[in-house]
Amino acid sequence: MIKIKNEFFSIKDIWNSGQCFRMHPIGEDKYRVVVKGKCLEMEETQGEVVLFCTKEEFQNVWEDYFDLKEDYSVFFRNVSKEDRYLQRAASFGKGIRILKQDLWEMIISFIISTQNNIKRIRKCIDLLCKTYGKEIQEGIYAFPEPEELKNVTEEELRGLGLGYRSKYIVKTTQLIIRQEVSLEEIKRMDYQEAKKELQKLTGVGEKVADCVCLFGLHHFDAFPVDTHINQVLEREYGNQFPYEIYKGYRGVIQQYIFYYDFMRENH
DNA sequence: AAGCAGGGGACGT
DNA sequence: ACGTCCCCTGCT
Repeated sequence: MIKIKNEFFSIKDIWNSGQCFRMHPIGEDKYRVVVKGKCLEMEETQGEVVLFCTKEEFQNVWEDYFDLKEDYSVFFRNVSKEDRYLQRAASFGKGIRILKQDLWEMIISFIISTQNNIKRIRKCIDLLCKTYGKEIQEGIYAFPEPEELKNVTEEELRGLGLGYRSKYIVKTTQLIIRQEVSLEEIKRMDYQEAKKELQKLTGVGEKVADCVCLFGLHHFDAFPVDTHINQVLEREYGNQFPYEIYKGYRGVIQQYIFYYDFMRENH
């Protein structure tokens, strides 16, 4: 059991920040996340996070996953004092961190996210895991590997409710299985190269590529612009957002804005 | 009650 | 540049 008290680390903030679709509440202040065949239960009360795992597992897996070696107070403090909106957004989502998630899982997850809402995205991904992923504990399934989706047809995926995204997933899986696009090479590329390469995949446009870069490759300058973010940039900044100020951690700023706007819309 | 709009976009023309 | 794509939810 690991206890962490850090005002810049909150599961409550992270689970609804839209970067992770496999984190679920499992009770009062309790959450569970499934990552690469491992499952972690967490509890957060009074600003303290408890991770139910051994010290060894924490050091090998979760410390890196939650990016806990990075000091997010720096990004928070660097928010422009004159930018009242961003000040509010950052304070609201102070506990957000950019998770280091699996590249393949991010690609498929954000293909599913297009023209879709978070609730249904979660449902689709859960169903995908239950149908094709390995059962790692009773009732808990890992995200299926590319090999496990190799022979899946468009019709099968449509049966899961993935709609027109089904053919994108079939095609993208084929491109990766055939190594026409190499995940390992993408991991070695810088942000701009990786973003361009990802867009060779079917169903991956600029926005999805940016999400994958930020959440699956930890490229901190990726700044995904969706309809919500776009509205904020227009409304609050007249489409003149000062990107240059935040070089090196624009993705963190994007998350503050997205989460703040998302929670205001939905509550 | 059923009908309709819209949701973290991308693709093909 | 613009219509279309699939399913679900919430509104009317």
